[in-house]
Amino acid sequence: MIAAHAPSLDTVFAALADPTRRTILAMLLEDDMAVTDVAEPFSMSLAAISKHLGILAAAGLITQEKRGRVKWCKLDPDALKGASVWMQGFGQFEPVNLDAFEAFLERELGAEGDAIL
Amino acid sequence: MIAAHAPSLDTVFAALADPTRRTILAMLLEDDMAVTDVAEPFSMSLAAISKHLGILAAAGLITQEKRGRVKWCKLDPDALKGASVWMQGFGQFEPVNLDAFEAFLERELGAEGDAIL
DNA sequence: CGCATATTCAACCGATCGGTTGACGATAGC
DNA sequence: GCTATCGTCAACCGATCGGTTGAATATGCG
Repeated sequence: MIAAHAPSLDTVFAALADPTRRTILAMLLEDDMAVTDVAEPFSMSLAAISKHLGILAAAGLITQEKRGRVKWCKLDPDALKGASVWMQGFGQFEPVNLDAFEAFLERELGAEGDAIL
Repeated sequence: MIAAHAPSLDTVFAALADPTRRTILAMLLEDDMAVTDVAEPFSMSLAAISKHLGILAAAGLITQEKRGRVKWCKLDPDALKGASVWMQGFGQFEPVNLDAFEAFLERELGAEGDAIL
């Protein structure tokens, strides 16, 4: 198949549209994790999480490196740059509001295990 | 039904994940438009475009106001703020690169009528 | 009124999505 | 070598998605 080296906005936004995947990204923001550890807080099968991670990797949002029998997942925020540039063109937003993001993350991670966000 | 006053990130990102809808947003960036006019450059049915606009409106990305028999569509960039804040938390990106956005828009609008992006 | 224009609704279609389960391939450790 | 662990693959499922078509609903205009 033809490799998609530069993930399209389609793929990136579609990857971000799922709450499970956004929660995973938020988890990886704190530390790199093995697939099994990523899956632990969720009440769904390992295979499902593996698929989610595959989608995130295809979108370029994470990278996965296999060391031994453990596959480590690492956040790769560069992929968000293109999408972020696209979005910001619409609003001429004020400078980044990191406080708002912190608050958001707290809510998102605080609800781990439940399908709220 | 229960109104979704604050569109979720789910809805916003899902709305942005479709190239047709992103193109529509880019078109509305230049001017407000009637549904029929939005549909004109696309090679798909009016009903399909009407659905797309409905999805964009549900995500809060546009507002629609009916004057006479014409429904005017207007960009509402505020809805992007939440999503933008979320995304920027991951990358600590450099300040907005509007030049990059201009270039992007040119490509996107230059391909109008074809299903490229 | 009668007709054209603007837009949506409803039913349908194939494709994709998010999830499950069970079998499978690799690697680590005793 | 045997066994437990890590992770993916493949087949399947119901739900949603993006599109079509044809009929219906407004509204404007002569």
